[in-house]
Parts: sequence; C-alpha cells; structure tokens
Amino acid sequence: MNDTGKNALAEYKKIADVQVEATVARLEKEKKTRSYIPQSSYTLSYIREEVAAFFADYGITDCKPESLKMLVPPAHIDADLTVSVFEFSKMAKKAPAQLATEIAAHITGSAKKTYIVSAIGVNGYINFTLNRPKIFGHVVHMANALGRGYGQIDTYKGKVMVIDYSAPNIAKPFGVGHLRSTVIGQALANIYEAVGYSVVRDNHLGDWGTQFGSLIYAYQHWGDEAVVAANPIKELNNLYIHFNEVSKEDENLKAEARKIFARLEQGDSELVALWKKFSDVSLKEFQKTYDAFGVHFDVMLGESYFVTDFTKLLTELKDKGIAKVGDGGAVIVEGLGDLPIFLLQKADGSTLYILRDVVTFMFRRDTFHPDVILYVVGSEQKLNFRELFALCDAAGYSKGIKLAHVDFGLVLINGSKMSTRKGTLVNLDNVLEQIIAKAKEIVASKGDVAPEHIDATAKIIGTSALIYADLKQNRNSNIEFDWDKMLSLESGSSVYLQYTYVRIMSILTKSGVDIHALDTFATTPENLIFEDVSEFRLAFKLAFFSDALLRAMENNTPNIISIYLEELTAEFNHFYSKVSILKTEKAELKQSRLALLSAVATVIQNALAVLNIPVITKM
RNA sequence: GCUCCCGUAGUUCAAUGGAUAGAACAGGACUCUUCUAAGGUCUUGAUGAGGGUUCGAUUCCCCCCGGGAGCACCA
Repeated sequence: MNDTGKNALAEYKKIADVQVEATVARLEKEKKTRSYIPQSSYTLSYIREEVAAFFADYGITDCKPESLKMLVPPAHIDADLTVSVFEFSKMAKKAPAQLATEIAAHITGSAKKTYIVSAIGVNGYINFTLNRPKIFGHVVHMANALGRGYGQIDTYKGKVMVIDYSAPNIAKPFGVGHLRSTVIGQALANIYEAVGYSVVRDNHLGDWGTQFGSLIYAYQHWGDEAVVAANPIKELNNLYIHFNEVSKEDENLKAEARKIFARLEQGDSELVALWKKFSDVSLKEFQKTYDAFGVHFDVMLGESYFVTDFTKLLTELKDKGIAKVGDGGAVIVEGLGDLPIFLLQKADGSTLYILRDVVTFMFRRDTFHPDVILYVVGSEQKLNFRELFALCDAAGYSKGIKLAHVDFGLVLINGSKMSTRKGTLVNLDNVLEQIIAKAKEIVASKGDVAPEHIDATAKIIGTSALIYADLKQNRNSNIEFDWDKMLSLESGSSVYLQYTYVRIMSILTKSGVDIHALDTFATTPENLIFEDVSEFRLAFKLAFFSDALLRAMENNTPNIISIYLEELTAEFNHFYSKVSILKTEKAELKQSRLALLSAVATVIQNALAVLNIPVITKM
C-alpha cells in the first residue's frame, strides 16, 4: 500500500478507534460497577425453590430449581401452575404418571407449604393450586418497586457478547432485507443485556470488496459528478446496476473491476479518495434510517477497518496445514471437515470476505474478550459462516468462545431473491414513508390524539409495526414481500400492544392517583388484594417475564418476547372487559387494581423496549 | 449434481419431544347510557404423502413430492 493511500485509510480508521476505546472502557466499567437484579429475587424463583425442595424431599436429588419447567397449564386444566416430571421418571425408576401422583400427594400432605396450596398428579404433570393472595402481592409489589428494571436478571453477569448486525453495503440502498438483520440484532442485543451480558453492538459495514472495483469503474466511465452529488445512493446504485448489465455482455469489465479493487487494496490514493467519498455519503443516509428506528451501535467497524497485511495470517494458516496455494496462485482451504473447497485470497493477491472475517474475529476476540459472538446475517450465507467457524476452530483461534450464526430467511420478491444488481431491491425508505402515511390517516380519523401530536404518533406506530412484523416471527422460511402485508396495522400487530398500554395509561391518568402514593401503597405486599380470577392471572403472567427473556436469549429468538407480550396484553384486555377499575368501591381494592395496572404498564413498556419499540400514552 | 432451509385453517404466522395444535385476517352470531370498540365474547376451519424411533412426534431419523437458497477468484 502506498503512503498516501495508507494515510487516507488510517485517517478513516481513527474515527472507529475512538469508538473502540470508549467501548473497551465501558466494558471495564461494567465489570466493576454494573449492578444487577438477582434472579432469585423474583416471585417465580421462590416458587421454584419450594417445588425443588419438595422434589428433593421426595428423593429426587438432582433437581435444580432454575431448570424446572414451570408453565401455566392449558385452559382445560383447573390449576394455576404445572410442572412435568417426565425427565425425572427414569432416575426415580417410576412411570411418569405414578411419579407425579406420588410427589403431588407428598406435597399436599406436607405442612411446610408457603406459595403452594395443593398439588394433583395427572398424566406425568403435577398441577398446583397456588397461594394466590401471597403471589399476587409479591408480583405486583416487585413490578412497582423495580419499575424499568423489572425483568432484568443476573444469570449471565460478567459475560461479554459481541453482536454483528445490520451491515448494509456502502453505495447501495438500505433494503427491506437489511431491516431484518437490524431489528433482530438490536433486539438480541437488548435481550442479552437484560439477562446480564455486557454487549458490544457492532455494525460490520459492507464497505470493502470487489464490488468497489465495479462501482469505481462505472463511476469513472459513466458517472456524472453533479448527478451523483445530488442523489448519491440512488445514482451510485444505478451505476452499479448498469455495470452489471454491461458486464454480462463483456467479460473484460469484470476483470477490469478486479484490477481496480486490487489497486484500491494496495492503497492507490485516487481510488481510496473515491472510496471514502462513497462511504461518507452512504453512512450519512444510513444514519437517518437508524435514527428513525432508534437503532444505535457501539462501534461501526466496516470491513475496511480490517484491511491489513494478511501475509502473516496466511503463512500461519499454511504452516498449520489448513490453507495451501492452489492452481493459479490463489490461497485455498481444502478438505476441512465435509466443507467444499473455498478461497481465502485471490490469485491477484486481493482478499476475500472470509479472510477479512477471520481478521475481524481475531480483533474482536483480542479487544473485547467476548464469551459469545453472534452474527445476525441472512441464511444465504450459512455456508460461509460454517467455513469461518470451522476455520477458526481448526486453527485454534476460537477456543472458549461460542460463535453463532443467527440466520433468517430472505425477503423474496416474485418468488426469488431481491437483487441490487437486478434492481429488484425494495427500498426501506419507501416502505417506511408509506406505512407512516397510512398510520397518520388512521390516527387522524379515529384516534384521540391532539392535532399537534398526530405526526409524532403516526411515526411511532408506523415504524413499530415494521419492527414488530419481523420480530413476531422466528421462521427460517423466506418471506414474500407484499405491500399490503407490510403496511398492515391491524390487530395482531404492534398496534394491539401499544393500544393496550394507552388504555392503561388513560385509566391511571383519569384515576387522579399520585404515582408516588401508589408506589408507597405497593411497598407492602399485604396491601395488595384482588377479587376476580382474571386479576390474579394477569398478575401471575408478569412473573414470567424473566423466563421469556431467558428463553429468548438461549435460543436467539426474539419472537419469544412477542408471544409473551401478546399473551400478557390479551390477559389484560380480558380483565379490562370484566372489571371496572375506576368504579371499584372498596378503596383498598381500587388502589390494588391501580397498582396492578401500573405493574402491567411497566412490563409492557419493558418488554417492548427490549424489542426496541417505544410506547405512546395516547393514540 | 451435491449441501442446507421451508411446507400447519381459505390467507399470514405460533407452538423449549408433552395434556384437547394456538393467534390474527377473511366468513358467521353477539357486544359501546359503562375506564379509548385499534377492544371483548361465541363460532366455522389445519400439521404435504408414507415409513421409523418414543410411554408420547408439528418437532427427531429415513424416503418421496413441492418451494427457496448456497456450492473457488461476490459479499
């Protein structure tokens, strides 16, 4: 690399270095001073402890409280809570049904019960009737006391997770496909943080590679500086599409593009300057999108950040017998597990994505010392990550670090993959614009929002619906892009959740109750009472929030949180239709109900926040 | 050709190997003199086909049929 080019790149990296330093400092600080809410302080933990103690008492010794599967039984079962004993059946050398019956009888007969009232064994399940008043008081008290912290736990405290998500490509529009990586990644980052991890959010921008050879070629031959300056992303994208059309006819163009990229990588100062220009305008555009969705990153380390001298790494991989020079001079990896042959370096000496990714991995490892690294990237790159992980493993680089590719299906158009090259990519900005316009129409016609707040409300409702549509589903299957579906604001979308929150806030406002007085009232669990079963069921649902967070984290599936939210809000709306809160006559019961509402609102807000969706107080 | 992913109600999606497979939209019947009806209640309706493992399979294995993606100088 020549000096001018080197300097230009070095200059560019300085901005990123500042972010890296700040993040390392933050990790250090969290290690020393971050405070956590112990998982053991939540209601469900008390119940778990009690059940586990009875299991041990009965003779099942290896039962860990936190691994007990506790669920609310299906509707046709008349019980508050159910625990299955199938997994203990073998160890106890008894049939599940018999085991459940015996343990249940043991529990019911014991005088040591606190949260449990009685138990019945059926078909391998132990169905519990719980001490409802005690549990109701405890849950509502906890939610009010912990507020925005409610749900957070310390299970993974001290662990570090690096998450690689969003990663749009420079000089290309931000497509609806990138939204998936962005919102799933952001949600996972929040979820990991909630269960105790320290998280590094990294936007691994696609700002390097042969495509820049193509783009620069196109710009130099057909580009008009003024036209590009007026509408950079669109025009650069047009040039890129044009290049791909022409190069289909003329193979030489692709060779030319590769040559240009090789020169760029060697630090040709003119080319580096062009690259930097493209990069700058793109980042500016992307930032608008991130602002709209409330997404933020700790570091934005694009691929260009990892352009270094790869000689040493390649030599090492060759010495370890993992890589070798193939026909024509390219560096290849052959016979790694059952993987097909793949390339690390091209014959002309320029690098490939996977090699830069190895370097990226080593940087993250040595800088942030993560326990886990998540790559939130579409499923079409599955093979590439298998290659990367296998390579790091074989070379002994990734010992003790869990690497996971969080993959997701493609957004298809007309049954096939969207393509920038073919110009079939649906621009996210267009979708966002339309859904906000639609939300505005609805808010203006049937909403209860002051005219000056309509725009802001519509913006939140619209962006939330887009985020939620992605986070609601966990499927690896592809999604056919459909405007109507994309713009859907019906129930079953985030609107239902936000509407529920609005209803609660409306009641709390109308009650005229001072929030502090309510908090003080809720400080004593014994003050908190209920009358209707729907109140207990609602409160008990709040006790499961941390469980949902844990499950979402362990499987890397944010949709667990969506499911939880939908169940919680449905439970509330059921309660709402049955009980008139403001007309409650007994003062203490009314206070309790308001405290319950406040608790539910808090959990809805916290759970939505994990999905990066804001609440609104009026709609 | 090889590898991977997906196939659930008319449609779009759920369901850590567990009890009677859940929602939403669409269809049918109710429900606002009552805290926001963007709500609530009831109702019609589904695991692509065939084998296997298991006390138990939408989930795991095999095979077939459909759809998609990937497979050396792209990322």
